[in-house]
Amino acid sequence: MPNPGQIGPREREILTAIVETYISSGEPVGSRTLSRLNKDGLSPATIRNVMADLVDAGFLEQPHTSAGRIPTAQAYRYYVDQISGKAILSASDQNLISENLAGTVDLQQFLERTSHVLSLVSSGVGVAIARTGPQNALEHVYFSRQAPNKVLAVVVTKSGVVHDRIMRLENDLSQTDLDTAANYINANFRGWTVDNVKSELGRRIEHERTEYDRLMQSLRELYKSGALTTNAPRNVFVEGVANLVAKEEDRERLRELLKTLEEKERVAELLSAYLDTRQESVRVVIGLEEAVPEMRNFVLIGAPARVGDEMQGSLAVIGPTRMDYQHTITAVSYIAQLFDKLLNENV
Amino acid sequence: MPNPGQIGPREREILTAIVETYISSGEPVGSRTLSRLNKDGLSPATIRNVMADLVDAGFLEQPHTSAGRIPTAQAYRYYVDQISGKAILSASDQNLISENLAGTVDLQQFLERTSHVLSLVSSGVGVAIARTGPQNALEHVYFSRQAPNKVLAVVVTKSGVVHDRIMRLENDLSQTDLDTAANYINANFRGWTVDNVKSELGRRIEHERTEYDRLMQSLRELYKSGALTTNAPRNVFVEGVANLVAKEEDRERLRELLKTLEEKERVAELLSAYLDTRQESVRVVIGLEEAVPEMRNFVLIGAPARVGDEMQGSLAVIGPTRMDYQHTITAVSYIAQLFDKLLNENV
DNA sequence: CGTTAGCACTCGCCCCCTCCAAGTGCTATC
DNA sequence: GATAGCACTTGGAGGGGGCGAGTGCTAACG
Repeated sequence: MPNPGQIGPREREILTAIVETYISSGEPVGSRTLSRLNKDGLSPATIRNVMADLVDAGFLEQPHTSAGRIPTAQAYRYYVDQISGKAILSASDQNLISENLAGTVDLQQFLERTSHVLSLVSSGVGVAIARTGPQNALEHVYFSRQAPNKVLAVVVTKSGVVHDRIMRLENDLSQTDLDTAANYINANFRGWTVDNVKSELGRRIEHERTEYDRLMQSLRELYKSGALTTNAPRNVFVEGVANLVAKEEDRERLRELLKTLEEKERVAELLSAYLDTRQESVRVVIGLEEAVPEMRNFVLIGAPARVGDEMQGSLAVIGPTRMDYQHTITAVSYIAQLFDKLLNENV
Repeated sequence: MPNPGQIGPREREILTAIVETYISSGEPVGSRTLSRLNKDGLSPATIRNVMADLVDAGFLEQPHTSAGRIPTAQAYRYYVDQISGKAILSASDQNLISENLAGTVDLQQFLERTSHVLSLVSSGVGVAIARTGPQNALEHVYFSRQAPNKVLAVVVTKSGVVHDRIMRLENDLSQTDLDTAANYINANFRGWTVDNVKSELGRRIEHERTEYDRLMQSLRELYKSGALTTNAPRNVFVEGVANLVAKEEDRERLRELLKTLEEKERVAELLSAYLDTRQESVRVVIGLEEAVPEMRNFVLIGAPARVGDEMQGSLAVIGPTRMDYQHTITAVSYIAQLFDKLLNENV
């Protein structure tokens, strides 16, 4: 076994055939099967020799002595690198996608439909995320007095996302006071990131010691109640978990997996751990079990969506290692472009 | 077999014991097991006689001749009617619930956490729904010009729910025009239901033929673009599907079930089909397979939340027939009260 | 007359065994 | 280097046999 990474053209061809056969059949691939399938008419014996080499090189493994071979993570990695960038979107996928995304009116709806479509075109779950944190630029705030001591705060960001929040104040404020405060914030801070607005506002409140200034008092009251604390983003959409039932044999692991996928924050972390803006477009992560043990035998195919240089969203398919990579990669790539476009339109 | 619905106290006791044993063990209950368990010390033979009667009356059935008996839907129905209203919430549940719901700031968050808690206290999935349709009373609208021909509309209803929507106009409007329009709507229609506002606005636009009236023109523009079309409610929360993996043996049916639960509209329909405001509080629906075939062996335990006489929300547990009814019913009932309170506070 | 003990009978399940198909590694041959 | 042949390995399918749990029926008992 010389250089384990280097393999010749014949080895490559056979490896590719093994991976593809295993993906479609799900059963260990034997030399006879492969010989029958391969048009070059190599005999089983020859193939066996090659297979033995590939086992040595770490691309294949045997469940047990007398069974066929199955691809290792390394083989999938190699396979994906081979095929990447080769496919074009099929017409039926194209239709499916445009049908599902037609008439999308807001970001959340886009995310929901996107995750749904992703689960449809792949055999895994679709994930779509938008970052709507306090790094977004402020467009407008608005306060409405609902009842004594109770105020509804609406924060609109440049990207068109709306955060609403009902707050309880320690001291009541009139609607006029609220309007004055909102006007002040809008006039002074439009275009700042929400985070910056918060800290600067905190600083000003601290500095201005004029206790009897009505405006400052209102602002202090609102600040204390967390008027600008944009609420936890509900912008993680996960769809298609039903697909996993057929893909994960082990009952207990299936349960764990579903549980994990229900924890939206964990899913969001997973994506942001593996996707970043420097990558060209779609990234295929094989060996997910390092981050999430119950995701053994699953891969992530994802792409970021950016505004300028910042990642403002991401989408992905989490599916079985045995999946149609070409198909899925192409679809993810295409939808990622749509996502990019949508986000950049809204700025 | 005289009156199949009527059974004596001994039969009742034995039936209850069978149901409870089956719920906890999951295996057909035999006469010997029951005799050992029953403190009254009835012999297996006696119990067998009673069991035979219960089979005739439709409460029990045998998987096969030499197996024990399992309860029918009728038996569960009877059992639930027997125990209803008997339990009080355990301290640990009480803690679990208040911990999870503490610090809830808005309706969506409440729904999300509620569905989560419901899935935790039961062995099924938790569902929480709020109706945020156009029947809600208008509190305030606000329009913000984002770009030429592009306007963000925010509609706040009395119940504290915010609808946001990005619209494209045919003809551009200035922010001043938008403010004037918003002021007009707020001044004239606060407190109306969104539906009524829409139709009345349509009427006024139609009537006022003063083409050169700037305000009317703005309103017409906004109306055409659907400014008051509150977007599809994203207020159906379903959590805890991982619980089902252990409860549904049949692989294919599990897949169907998960798929159904992902279709939020279907879940919403299911709840509204079985829950209505006239019922006292919690309702237990046995025999769900009539509405949803893949829900064979599942029950729904749900309750409506109302504002005045109208149902504005609902919550439920969808779990296996073999569940701790008393426990779950109590929890659902308790959380439903909290939900009711929350909704009525916000009016 | 309701309750109980005894008994023969029925089944599903588990375990074990065998057989078989698929595949392998090795060696000799082309 | 490629191929054919061959002995060997191994998991899985298929086929009883034994076992335990449970039943229905009948006869006896308080």
